[in-house]
Amino acid sequence: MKSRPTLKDIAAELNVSHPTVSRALADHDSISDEMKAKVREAARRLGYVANSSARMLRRGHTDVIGLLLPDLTNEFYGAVATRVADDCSHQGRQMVLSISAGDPDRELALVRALLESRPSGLIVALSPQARAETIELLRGTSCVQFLVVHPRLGGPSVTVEDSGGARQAIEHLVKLGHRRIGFVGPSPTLHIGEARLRGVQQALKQQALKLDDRLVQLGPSTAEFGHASVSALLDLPQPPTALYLSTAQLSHGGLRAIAERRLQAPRDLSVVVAGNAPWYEFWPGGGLTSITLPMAELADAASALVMRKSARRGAAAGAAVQLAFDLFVRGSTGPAKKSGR
Amino acid sequence: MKSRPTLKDIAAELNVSHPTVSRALADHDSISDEMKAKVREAARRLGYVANSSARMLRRGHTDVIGLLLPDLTNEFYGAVATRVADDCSHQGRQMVLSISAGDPDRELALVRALLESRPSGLIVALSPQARAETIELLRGTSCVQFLVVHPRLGGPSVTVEDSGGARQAIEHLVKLGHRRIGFVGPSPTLHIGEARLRGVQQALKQQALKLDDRLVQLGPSTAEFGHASVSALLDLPQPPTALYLSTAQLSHGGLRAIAERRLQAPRDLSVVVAGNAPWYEFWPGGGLTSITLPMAELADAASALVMRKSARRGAAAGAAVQLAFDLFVRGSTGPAKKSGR
DNA sequence: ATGAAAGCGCTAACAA
DNA sequence: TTGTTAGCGCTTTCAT
Repeated sequence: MKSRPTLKDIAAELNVSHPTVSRALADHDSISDEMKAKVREAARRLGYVANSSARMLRRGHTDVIGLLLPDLTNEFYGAVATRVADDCSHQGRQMVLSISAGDPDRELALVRALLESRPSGLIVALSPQARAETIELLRGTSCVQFLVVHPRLGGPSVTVEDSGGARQAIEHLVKLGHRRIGFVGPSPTLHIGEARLRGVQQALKQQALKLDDRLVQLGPSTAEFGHASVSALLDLPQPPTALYLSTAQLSHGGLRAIAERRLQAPRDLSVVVAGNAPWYEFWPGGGLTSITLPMAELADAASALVMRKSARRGAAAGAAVQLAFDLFVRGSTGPAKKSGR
Repeated sequence: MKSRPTLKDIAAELNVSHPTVSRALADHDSISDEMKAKVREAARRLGYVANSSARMLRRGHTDVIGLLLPDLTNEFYGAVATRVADDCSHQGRQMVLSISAGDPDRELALVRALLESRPSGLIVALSPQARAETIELLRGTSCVQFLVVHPRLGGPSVTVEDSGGARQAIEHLVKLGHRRIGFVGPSPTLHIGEARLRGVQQALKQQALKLDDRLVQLGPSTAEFGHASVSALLDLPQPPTALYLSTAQLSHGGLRAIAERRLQAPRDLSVVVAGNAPWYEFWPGGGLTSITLPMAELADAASALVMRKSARRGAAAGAAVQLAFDLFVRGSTGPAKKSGR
């Protein structure tokens, strides 16, 4: 099995020099139409495909966009990757995707590997515990930080206003008359957890309510913890009349706990979940009310920044795009019953 | 902003030749430990990152695995991409991911772009209407066909036994006593549609039942068509007592139609859906019974083939792995009521 | 144990 | 309009 033909092979075939072939394929003005036609025909006939490594080496830069995400099974990151892939495709660029699985060491290895391909731009959703060396490597590259911003790494970023989602959820529930509202969120040692807890507190304070510690469950953002904490809340002597589950994983676990008890929203309790999968819309009972990241907008913002950044160096170097959460009111939230449940 | 240092920069720093630096970093036997230590220190200090293009050009091959999928928002492909990314990560390889969105022209452009990076292996889920030129380009590469096999392209493949899933679904429902079973599937002009319809027919024949044309809806595999066709089936004078929705998209649309009518499975009708998202497990009523692709196994099989193939050329060139669908029995299917519904 | 030199495939500057 | 030459950064002989 012989490897792909090179420019020289085409050149030999046509008895011309290889730079002529290169220019013909690049559609240079200085090449006659007749020659261009001959070259293109020969290229197709021989199955010529350019070698991007050689091109990169000569040009000094690539058309590669690197994307580093913690996960892909999650509908949010899937949508982001799809969107970035679309944008790359339209711009004729390549997307190199790496999945860190939230492991800082793997993340470091992947960043290193990504940089070996000398990408023209990078979109990275770093883990909160990113290694110092990772940050060091990223410094001086065209890198857009996505969702989480590392304090020691500058440059453009695309984030969400973290406390805003929680505020919207609580305000929605209070407006429906709920007073005993359960909150399940990620550990407040994480930035995201701290912000969401703060959002809940702010919203309650504004409504002249105070946070009941017994209705708050904080822990790892896993389906298991969501299941355990919602179970605990529902088994209280005075269970909450409404729940806000503040991450997608926690929401999934929580929904399972609710289903196990054969409870139905909003008949038995109101539920606000996080995320926005297609099935949220047709969950029995009129869909799930949800607080969600504006996925498409976030992905487009990151794409736009990385492509602009990689085009004109230094332009908009400090751009920090911050978007707000969306609240989709659906069937799983309803007016509070007078007597609790 | 200056670009990354090269081997020569490190060499100059240490007053040695650049091949010495190259060998030191590659941990060659012929380099003294003392020199290796000095080189590694300087490399870290200067922030050296190898240039994979230059390496590729010299070596003649890369460690890139190309992956071409139609979609990522779908939980199935998300899981596949995650799995392949894991495998690449473990083998120290790079994954280049392209999303064709089912568009044959975009697919052709993406395959060409992928080949420009001279991947050591390719995993491609081609669209059924793949362009002849796409196939031509792929010929002679280390390419594993995934899920759909193009007749004019040889080489290894990983597929599922398409009619088997339908057969399992129908057998399960018949065993529960159902006789009027609705079937919603992709158009039989597609291979996948033809196979599933055939699976349904075989299973019914085996049970000495025959297919009632009025209970069959065939069309595009979209949520919209799923919604429309399940609506039509439920509005029949004699609606089916059970449904088999044979793709994930059709399932989602169908579930919406069921929810709109405030029907509940399995009380009002039994439902077998396709796919296997996490939420299938805690869908109210005990989860959704589903027919699903063995995602992890499929992805691992493809990874294994592509890595083996790209390691030893020609080995297992014709390997054709075929796996079976899984049936997960959950709460959405139950015994048929005597009088229909 | 290290250095010198060549060359992978391509493009851009300069010649003709 | 086309050909000649050089060099991107790296690895791999071959020489020392």
